[in-house]
Parts: sequence; C-alpha cells; structure tokens
Amino acid sequence: MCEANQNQEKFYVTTAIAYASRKPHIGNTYEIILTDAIARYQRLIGKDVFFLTGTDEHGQKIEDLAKEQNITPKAYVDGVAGEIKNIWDLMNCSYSKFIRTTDDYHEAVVQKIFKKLYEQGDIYKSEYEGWYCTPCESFWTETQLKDGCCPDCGRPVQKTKEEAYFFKMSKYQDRLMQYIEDHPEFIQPESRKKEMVNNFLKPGLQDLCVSRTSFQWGIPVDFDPKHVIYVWIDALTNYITGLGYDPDGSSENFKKYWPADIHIIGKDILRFHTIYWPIMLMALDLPLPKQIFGHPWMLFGEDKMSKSKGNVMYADDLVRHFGVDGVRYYSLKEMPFAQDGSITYDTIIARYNSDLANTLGNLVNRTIAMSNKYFDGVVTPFPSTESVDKELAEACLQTVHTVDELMKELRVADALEAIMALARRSNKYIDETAPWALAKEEDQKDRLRAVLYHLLESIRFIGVLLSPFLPETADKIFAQLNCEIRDYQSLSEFGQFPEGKVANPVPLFARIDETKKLEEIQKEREAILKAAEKAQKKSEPKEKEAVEGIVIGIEDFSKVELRVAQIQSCEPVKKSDKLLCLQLDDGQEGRQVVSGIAPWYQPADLIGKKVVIVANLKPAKLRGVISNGMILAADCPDGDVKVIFVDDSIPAGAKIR
RNA sequence: CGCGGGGUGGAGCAGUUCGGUAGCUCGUCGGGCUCAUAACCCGAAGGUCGUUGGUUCAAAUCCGGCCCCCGCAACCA
Repeated sequence: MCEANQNQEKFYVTTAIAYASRKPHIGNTYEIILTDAIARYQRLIGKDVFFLTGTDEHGQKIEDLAKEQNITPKAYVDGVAGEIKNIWDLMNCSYSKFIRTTDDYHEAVVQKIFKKLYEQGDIYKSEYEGWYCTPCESFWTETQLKDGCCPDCGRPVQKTKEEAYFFKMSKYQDRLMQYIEDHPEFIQPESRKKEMVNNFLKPGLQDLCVSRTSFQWGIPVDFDPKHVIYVWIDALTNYITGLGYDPDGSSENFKKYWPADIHIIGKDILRFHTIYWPIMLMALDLPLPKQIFGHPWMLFGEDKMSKSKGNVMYADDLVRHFGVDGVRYYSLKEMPFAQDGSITYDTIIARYNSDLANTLGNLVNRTIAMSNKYFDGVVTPFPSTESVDKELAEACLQTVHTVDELMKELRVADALEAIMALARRSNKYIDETAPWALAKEEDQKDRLRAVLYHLLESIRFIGVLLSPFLPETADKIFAQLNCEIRDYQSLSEFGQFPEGKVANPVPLFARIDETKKLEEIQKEREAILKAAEKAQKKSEPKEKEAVEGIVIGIEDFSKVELRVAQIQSCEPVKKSDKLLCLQLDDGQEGRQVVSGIAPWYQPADLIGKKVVIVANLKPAKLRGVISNGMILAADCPDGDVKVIFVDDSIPAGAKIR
C-alpha cells in the first residue's frame, strides 16, 4: 500500500473471522466481497486502508470434526483455513492481513489479555453452580427451574458445580447503554439497534462465562491450564491482536489504525459485537469501534443455505460459471441493505446478461469498435459543445457524487446501480448522437470525433468508479481504452482522457444462454450429489460404530416396551411449529403422545394410521402438553423424517419384540 | 399479549423519519435504430401500496384492531 503521507486519513475495516469448521459457501463469502468493495472504495478515494480478515479456529466443534477424521485439530484447521484463504483470494479480496486464531502472536496476546482482565478484577473465578439435567445435557440456574425440575423436560435435576471464569458484564452495562445512545450510527442498520437494546441490554446483562473445561482445543488460561479460553475473548480480540495490540505495549501499527472504522459482520453475531466486544474494550481501556454493520443473509431462493438441504452454492463453483466479477456483481448488486437477499441460478444469469453483458459490456464494445472503425482507434480530446454532450458530462460528475454519498452510508447496491445508470445514460447518448449517421457525412468528421471522445471519457468514469466493485473488469476496460488515467482525482472534471489510441474491442462479458447453462449446472450438481453419496457410504460404517458403538444385551432391549397403536386424532400443539399432539388407541385405555413431526406431516395424513410407540417411556411435558411415550420415526439422509407405519392387520396394542 | 423485521403492478426492490402527482431494475407488448454481444434507444400495458376502522381538505406514509410471511427465543420423548 502507498506510503502514508502524514495527512492521509486512515480507515480500518474488518470482516468477522470465518469459523474454520468447513468450506464456506457463497453466503459466507458474500461478507468478504462486501467488505472488499468497501475497502477498495476507501482506498480509491485516498484513505490509508487496513483490511483485516481471517479464521476462527478453536472450539469443541473443530475438536470433534478433527477426531472424526483422525487428525489433530491443528491439521484440520490448517486444511480448512487454507481453503478459506484460497476462496478469498479467488474472489479478489484485497485484505491487508489474514489472521488465524492459532497464530502464535495471537495466542500469546490473548493469554495476556485474559490475565490482565483477571488481575484487575473484571474476570473472576467462580463455580458454575446449577442444576444439571443429564438427558438434556444442560445447566439450569435455580430460578430457571420449574417446580424444582428441568424446565425443558420436567424431569428431576442434580445439583452440580463446575469451575469456570466469568466476565463482569454488568459492571459496564450502563456505560455501554450510554455509548449506544450517544452514537446513533454505532449499530447499523438502525433496525438492529432496537433488537439489541430491547432483548439484551434492557433486561440486564448476566456475567459471561469465558472459559471452558469441557474441551481442550483452545488457548489455555496460562495460570490455570485446566481451562481454555472460550470463544469470546479468543475470537473477538483478533481485531486488535491483528494490528499488534499488546497489553505490555502495542505496535505502531495498532496505534495508527485502532479504533476500527467499521466491523462488518453477519446479523447473527451482532450481539457479540455490539455488547460483549465493546465491554471487553472498555475493560481494556481502549476506544470502541466507530461502527458495526450487521449485514443480511444471502438465502438460496427462500431457504437458508445448508448442507443438509442440498442447496449449498460455493463461490468457486459459481466463479467457474460466471467469472469472479459475475459473482461479485451479483453479491453486491442484488443484496438489499437491511433485508435478507436471495440467490438462484436463474437470477444470477438474468442479472449477468442484462447488466453486465448488455448494458455495460455492449456499451464498451460498441464504443471501442466505432473508435477503431471510424478513426483507427485514435482518440482526440474535444470539449463539450452541444447540449447532449454537456448532459453526459454532467451525468458523469453527478454519478461520482452520488456514489460517494451512497458509499458513506454503506449502500453498496445502490452505488452500483448508480454506475449502471451512467452506463445506460451513455448508451442513450449513442442513440441521441447516432455516430453511424455522422460517419456517412465527410463534413461531420469533427462532430463524430467529439462524440466518440465523450463516450470514451464516460466509459473511463465508469471504469474508475467500478474498480472497487469489479476490479478485474475495470482492468479490462482500461486495457481496451489503453489509458492510464484512472485515479479518483481525475474524476473531478470531465475531459481528462488524454490523446491516444484505443485497443481492439474484446467483449467484456459473453452473453449466457440461459437454458444451456442451467442444464450444464444441473448435470454438474447431479454428479456432485452422486459423488457425495458414494463418499458417505464409505464413511458410513465408521459413523455407525460411533453412534451405535454401545453393545447392549437382550436384557437391555427387553426394558423397552414397544407397542402398535392407532392414531385416533391429531392436532398441532399451540405455539409450537414442530409439535403434533396425537391421541392414540394403544389397545388399553388410550394415551396422548406429543411428537416433533409437524414439519413433515399434516394431521390429516396421520389419522387412522398405525404406528409403533415406546409404551413405557417416562411421561414428559412438551410445550406444556403431557406426552406419554413416543412414536418411532426414521431420520432420512436428506433431512426428511418418516414415521414408521405398520401393517393395518396388526391390532392396536400388539406388543413388539 | 416473548423480541424484532416484513407484506408496494408478473419478479426483485425504493419511497414511510418531516402526510400532498406511487419510483427504479428485470420481464411482457408495440415502435425505432443498425455502431454493437438478437445487443441499444423510445413508448405502452399492468398497482384500490396485506386487511379493516380512525385522524385529515388530503394517508403507501400518522393512530387503533386483525390476517399472513420471515428471523431470534422456545419446542423436535
């Protein structure tokens, strides 16, 4: 990056660090694309930018995943972190630094921070004293219990103690409240602020448990190595350790860039960044970040992307089909500011064709082609004379201003739209001036030269403005313009395109044949699914061992009383979206069972059917409704759940053994 | 009454803070042009702004009730 002159304003921007449990999908990748656009824009307008991203690599989940693969956690995260970095690089992300929470310097500083907070009394050792419900594997406080039993399942609980370290959140609560009130821009978008304040701050903060003894894969508390530092202090602090923070004396880099100008994160982790993180900074006596933007999610159609739904899209696959800038464009242009957006193959193709190929690509192509055709590519500067010229020049200058205003408010999609509007305005200019008609008349040569000059200059504006969003395309545009003037200053006045000669026209984006492309993608996905199935089959035996590793004797099985029962009636449980309440004929006095199958079955589909029930299960209260037993159902690999229906010839009440 | 967001022409969104001609992109239809990637430009059709009451000279916008969707929380015996 450029050597900062003394007056150059700094800009420190971060993404959340990606959890290194598995390869990120396009929804995860969206965050880094968005942040990169913002970082590049700030750099374009002259700021000294530091852009930090990286990976969060500790925790139980990773420990478990590594165990499954029989490798060390470190080996596991090395693999995934590499994959993540490759995708970030593929997407052309211009981060200044990629931090990993397993980096030595990070681990060392996190330990120091923990110790410092402990020594100054913000962290204290205590016991997580509570009531443990073994089947639910959860702790409950005295007040959470219902009638002295587990509020979840209604069964008795055991008093348990576990040693843990706690952070005194409540101590800083009022200061944080005040800060949020005094800084209306702190939490973006505005609507999320209410959520945080109402849900978490107003009810009062509980002290936060910041260590764990239940797993090993984490940064140890150096003065009490039985504990590892839990995610909060480990992960959030990357924003300062990445710059060189050290309680014993921070680096120049840190002093220069902290506080962050903006943390860009997913809306799901807003709470950690707007509450826990600021409080940790207060405890460390550091200034708070200026702004936190919780961006929305990119959904696949209507659904959340998830592996189990089989609708995951990966950035690298999309890049193969639509190019880096095709993917960047879609991500930046189609995501609303505060609401979740969606991505489908149809929409990405539509966007690509209409905006990139037709509007932008064709504009550049026809202009460069005409320049070559009529003047052998020679560019001659001409001032604006006619009113159409002035209008175009005005539109260019106005767009620079508009984009700037919008980017200040992080309205990235709208900023891109403004640039596309300039491309449309330029296409219109071609129609208004009809260069092909001018070319037919010898005495219009100068006018024609002026028209093409205006077009080339307008394309140059577009190229510069586009460079933070579509860096590769911007480079291609400048290569064709054969022009080096692409700094932001050159947009302060229309007509900076120097004398020269443009290159030959090369289409920027080839139009996509929608039907063909969709077929191609379909085939590819089928192949991937098949491969995944195969892989799963291979690994299945292992899994079975793990899940069903316990061998039981016949005496264990005989404890379970299975019976056939017929469903008499069925209705949804109020205020729940998964539970159905079934009245069963069990051949005895009848019974009521609550089952979590509402997502897969309509009550009407079930009435009259015969099912298998566990008849001697201890009764439980679910959502306030008593359930006497459970019905058996199969978990299918695609996430579907199928109830085991039995032959109608078996009478209700029949015992199964 | 757990917390919050949303319901605007076929699709996706803006407009709601500070009431006053309902805007943009895509799609559809008609026309124009031929420099260009069957691209580009112009025009048109299409919306009682979820519903229902109220305030007002005037409501997408303000107030009340209701319906639906989506997150979080709770819940898959």
